[in-house]
Amino acid sequence: MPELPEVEVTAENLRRAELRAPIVAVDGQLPCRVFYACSPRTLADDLIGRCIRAISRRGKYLLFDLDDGSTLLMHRGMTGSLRVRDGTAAPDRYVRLTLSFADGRSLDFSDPRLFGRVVFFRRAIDRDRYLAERLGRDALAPISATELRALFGTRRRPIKLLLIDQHLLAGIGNLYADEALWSVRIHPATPGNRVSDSQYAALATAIPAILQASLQRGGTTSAREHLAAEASLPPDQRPLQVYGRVGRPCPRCGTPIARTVLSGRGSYFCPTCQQPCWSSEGPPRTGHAEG
DNA sequence: CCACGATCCTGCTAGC
DNA sequence: TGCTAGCAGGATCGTG
Repeated sequence: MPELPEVEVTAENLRRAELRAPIVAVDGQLPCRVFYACSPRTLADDLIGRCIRAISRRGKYLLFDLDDGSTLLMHRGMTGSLRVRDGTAAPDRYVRLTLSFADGRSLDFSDPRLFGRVVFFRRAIDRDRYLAERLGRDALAPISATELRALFGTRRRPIKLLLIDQHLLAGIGNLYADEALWSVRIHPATPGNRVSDSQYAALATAIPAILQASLQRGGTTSAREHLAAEASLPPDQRPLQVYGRVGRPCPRCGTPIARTVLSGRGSYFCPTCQQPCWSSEGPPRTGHAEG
C-alpha cells in the first residue's frame, strides 16, 4: 500500500518523466468516487492548455502545480497508481483519469478499489486549507523527542493508531507504523500517554530513519512480494521485519510474530520484544501539567 | 475535544 | 475445477 516513501518515489519518477508539454485532453469515468469536488468534465475546462510546473508530495498526497497557480491533487489510497504512457501503449483497465499531453504522452491515474482521490484547487490558498485541515507535520521531517511526546503523549489512544492518524503526523500508514514500533520495542496497543520519554526519544529517531531507508530502496512495492522473497535475504536487508509476517520468527529474538487488530487494522508485533508493560509504568500524563 | 466503530470498494486468497 | 465468503485498509463520518 502506498505510504510516504512510495508516494515520494512516485513524485520523483514523475519529475524525471519531465511532463512539461501542455495538457490537450482530460478523460475519465464520470460517476466515480475518486473525483472529489470535481469531475472529468470540469477538470477538462480547468486543465486543458495548462502545463505542469512542479510535482511535490505532502503526506501521502501528490501535488501537481500548474502554470496558472492552480493545483491538481491526487491521493493513491490503497491501490492507486500513476503511469506515464506513450501514445502507442494501451491503458490498463482500472484507469480513472487520463491527462493527455501535447507531446503524445499521457498520465494515467489507475485505481481498482476506488479508494484514491483526485481534487482540483484553483487557488493555492484553498489547497493549503484543504491540506492543513487533514495533515499534521510531515513524518519524513526530523522531529525531536519532545515534539513527538507533545504530539502523542497526552492521548489515550493506542500508539499505533496515533502513528497512522494523518492529522497528527502525515505519511505513516499501517505498514510503517508496525515497522517503527517493532524497531523500538513498543507494543502497538500502548496508550500514547503510557509511552515513556525514552521510548518517545527512540521513536523520534526511528520514524524518519525507517521512512528514509525505505525511500532509498525505492519504497515497498508489494508486501506480498517481499514476504515471498525474504528467505533469500539476510535479516538486516529485509525491507519488512514484522509487517505481514505472522507466525514467522522475529528477526531479533526468534519468537513467532503475532497479529492483533486495532480499530480494524491488522497489527503485527513480536510478543517478546514488544511486551504490553504500560500498566506498571506509573501514572499517565494528563496533558494539563506538562513542563 | 477525544475516541472509536462503521463505511466505502473490489482483487485476491483460503477453503470447501 | 469452480464457487463463495472473508480479508485487506486510508480517509471520512456519525455516535457516545
